[in-house]
Amino acid sequence: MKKYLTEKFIAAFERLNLTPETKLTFEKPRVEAHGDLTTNVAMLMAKPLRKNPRELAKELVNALQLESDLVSNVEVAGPGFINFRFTEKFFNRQVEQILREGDRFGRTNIGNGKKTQVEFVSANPTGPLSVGHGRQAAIGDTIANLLTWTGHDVTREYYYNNAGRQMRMLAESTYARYMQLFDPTYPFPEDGYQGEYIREIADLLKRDRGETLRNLAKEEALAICKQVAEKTLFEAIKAVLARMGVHFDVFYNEDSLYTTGKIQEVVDELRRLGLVYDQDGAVWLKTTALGEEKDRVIIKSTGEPTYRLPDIAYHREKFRRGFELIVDIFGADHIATIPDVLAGVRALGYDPEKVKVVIHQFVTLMRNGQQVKMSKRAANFVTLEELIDEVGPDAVRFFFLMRSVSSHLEFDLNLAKEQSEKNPVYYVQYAHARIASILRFAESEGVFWSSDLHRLREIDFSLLKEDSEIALVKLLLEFPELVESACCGYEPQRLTNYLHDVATAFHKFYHDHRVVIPERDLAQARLGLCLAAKIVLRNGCAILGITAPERM
RNA sequence: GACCCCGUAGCUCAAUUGGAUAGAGCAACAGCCUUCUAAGCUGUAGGUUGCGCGUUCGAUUCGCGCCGGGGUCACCA
Repeated sequence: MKKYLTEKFIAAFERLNLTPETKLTFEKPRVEAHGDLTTNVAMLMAKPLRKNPRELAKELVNALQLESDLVSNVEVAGPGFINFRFTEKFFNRQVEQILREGDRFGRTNIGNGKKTQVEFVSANPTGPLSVGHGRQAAIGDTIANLLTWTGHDVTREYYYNNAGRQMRMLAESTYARYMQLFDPTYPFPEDGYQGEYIREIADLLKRDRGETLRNLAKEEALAICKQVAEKTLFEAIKAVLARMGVHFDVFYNEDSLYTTGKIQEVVDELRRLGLVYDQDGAVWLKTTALGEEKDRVIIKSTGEPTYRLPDIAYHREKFRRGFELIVDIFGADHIATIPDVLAGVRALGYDPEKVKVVIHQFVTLMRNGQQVKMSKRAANFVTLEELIDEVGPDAVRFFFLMRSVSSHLEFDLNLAKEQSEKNPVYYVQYAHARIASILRFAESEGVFWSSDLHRLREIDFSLLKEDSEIALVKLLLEFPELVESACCGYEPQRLTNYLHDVATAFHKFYHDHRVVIPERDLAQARLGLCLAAKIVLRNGCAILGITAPERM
């Protein structure tokens, strides 16, 4: 549609001897009465040419030479918009294209095979995933899907740290709980992990190893505690993610950056660049020389690095591994760490523009209109697993994706569980199931063939003329472009909104017109439209990572 | 104090990335099932887009300044 008009405009510019420096864009007007597509190019060109925008628009329209069987109306409107309305034929002949492309409809190749990494979740194995991690998992996985659909070569990566203070505390906590099984007065570390899951791991240790840990030296026992706790927690994390349909290609261990000398390399190189100095027993990065407010410590006086150093080394490895686009999904609490890492990357000679950081805001759970209070310290927070148990994986993913990532998300547990049209997940899925039901019925009546693409050309889609038919067709045709823009802006909520619109358009069509009717030709055209809608809903759900049920 | 996100219908949020008359869903009210799934559809009502300047043909969108909510500013991650 846009391509067609673009070609016509370029020809028109030549005829008028114009060489426009402004961009030629078309968009769908908000108001239906303004046509199917509109362009503001006359308004943009008018100023440098010192012409009246409406006059210029009229000249352009006269030079366009459009086919009248494809474009039914062209008009100059408002301050100089040029509005186009296409014929039913123009739209209808593209329905067949949707059916032919099927599972591939909506895929584009703007990514051109670009090697892309999406890093998300990246929680250390010190406890169960929270609902916040769940939002991140849904966002990251869906962005990865969107990138795949737009032709990027995507790697999903989970970065974790199984060394350091947090893991030491995990081991201490587990050890203490284990010892308490034999001696209830055994002291628990002051800022240990309070959660019930630590006791469960301790129980596991006792079951598998009996009292053997008590007889070991503490350091030795701690090593076992750490190993068992880490393994148990990681398995739990992966299992929960799997329930959400999230699978990673790479689990990248921070510790490997030390063992392979990558950390030392970064320090040496930054030092050679004169960006590192020693003070108060610590090693500092001269972030002020890189445009930051203050210098930052990268190695503490204890000899332990701060998170910045491995993060910089890790991002350097991302570049070295050949990624041309690096997408980091972080929670809002990590926002302050980003400038340091990007500054480090730039100092090491890599282009920080290739790193796209998606920051998402927090989640609050609402139950019966009340906020569910959560405290990680008291360990009375709702875990992601509990949330999935309560509302199901589809609702979890859809709800996490409904809002723009930069907005706080209010998760209404009552609504998510409700099996009615109020619940947007069911609303969208129901449209899909309803279509499936119609197709089954049609097949049982012998009206349709569900899997014979060769017979497509027998369908006369020009029979689709009713308002709600055409409205649905137009909306379906927007799908590929919508996938692109949702991808480019890293805005999954555009897709959930769009699918809701598609469902609405379908339900309205269903309500207005019966599909399986005696007029065989029209019945087949409508069934073709149903199938096209089903394809868009199914493909959209696939990107969102939710199921598209055949019956409900 | 500095920086980041948010502020849109009573509530939760959209808004084609600067477009024409700001839209959905809840909640409220009034209707629609001998029919392919009523988990659906239709209608009514609801607004000075937090406030004020500015940029321009045009601002919910961009810039500046206020006000309000959340977050971050470690030799924690």
